[in-house]
Amino acid sequence: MPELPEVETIKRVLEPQVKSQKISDITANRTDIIAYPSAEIFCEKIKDQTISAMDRRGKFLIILLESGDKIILHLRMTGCLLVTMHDDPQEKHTHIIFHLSNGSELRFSDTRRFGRFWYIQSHEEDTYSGISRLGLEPFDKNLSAGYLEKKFSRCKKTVKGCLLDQSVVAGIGNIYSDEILFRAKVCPSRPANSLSGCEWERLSAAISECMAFFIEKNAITPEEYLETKGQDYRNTPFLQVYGHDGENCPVCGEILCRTVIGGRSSVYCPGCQGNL
DNA sequence: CGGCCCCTGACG
DNA sequence: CGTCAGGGGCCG
Repeated sequence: MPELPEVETIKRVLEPQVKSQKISDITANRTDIIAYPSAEIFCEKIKDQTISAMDRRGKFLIILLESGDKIILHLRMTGCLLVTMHDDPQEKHTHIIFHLSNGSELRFSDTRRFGRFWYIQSHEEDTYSGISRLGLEPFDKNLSAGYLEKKFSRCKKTVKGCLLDQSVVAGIGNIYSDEILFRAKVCPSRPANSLSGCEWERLSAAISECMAFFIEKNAITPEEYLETKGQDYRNTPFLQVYGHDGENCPVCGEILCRTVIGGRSSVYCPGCQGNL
């Protein structure tokens, strides 16, 4: 379920816990989670490597190794990463365990098993994970109304569909696309080619403002993160529209509507966001 | 674009 | 039982 703000939280919490740790061994309970290369090579190559840093790109997490090699993962809907002590009880659906040199464990659990791992060597080009096809980060200074307009102004798909296109802006998912559209006062079902320059301007601003706001609201201590198994999304109470269909709009008081766009549940305010 | 696929679990 | 879930890829 995580989108960019949640993945950023995970990166911030876990990086200090794994940095400088050596991966002394790996347990792969399910090998289908490892997308590239084979599970055998994945385990063999990573064993005895030391973690130098953790990074995020869009909704991907990247574990950087001192050799320059990288472990890349995507949590998809239900993936969860925790650093635990060796004898802490294991989460159900724990698929991969990285045993670290200080006795702790970096554990990946994933109920629905949509999450994936990739291992890319320092000299190797990553054509596997999809990171190379990602667009701008929401905080990239090149993300502007002009950039969005150039990408989408002749595009017939819905503006919500545009925000979910990872190859243009990386990291926006179903919930924050609704929040961004609400903040920008644009109806999610509008065809992209019908938006005015002013509306692209509002969207461009809303993308970085929303992401910054929800990253901040999602902050959690490492202790609380572990206690709540990474499942406590603290920014949920700050959502303005998603999950609030049938309630009054916090700005104009009209009843928020739910609809389905591109197969995804979408909530918007017919008052603030028009109904075109 | 819509539809279907990958999976499990929660909820009505 | 059916529907839905904050992921993405593929296919027509």
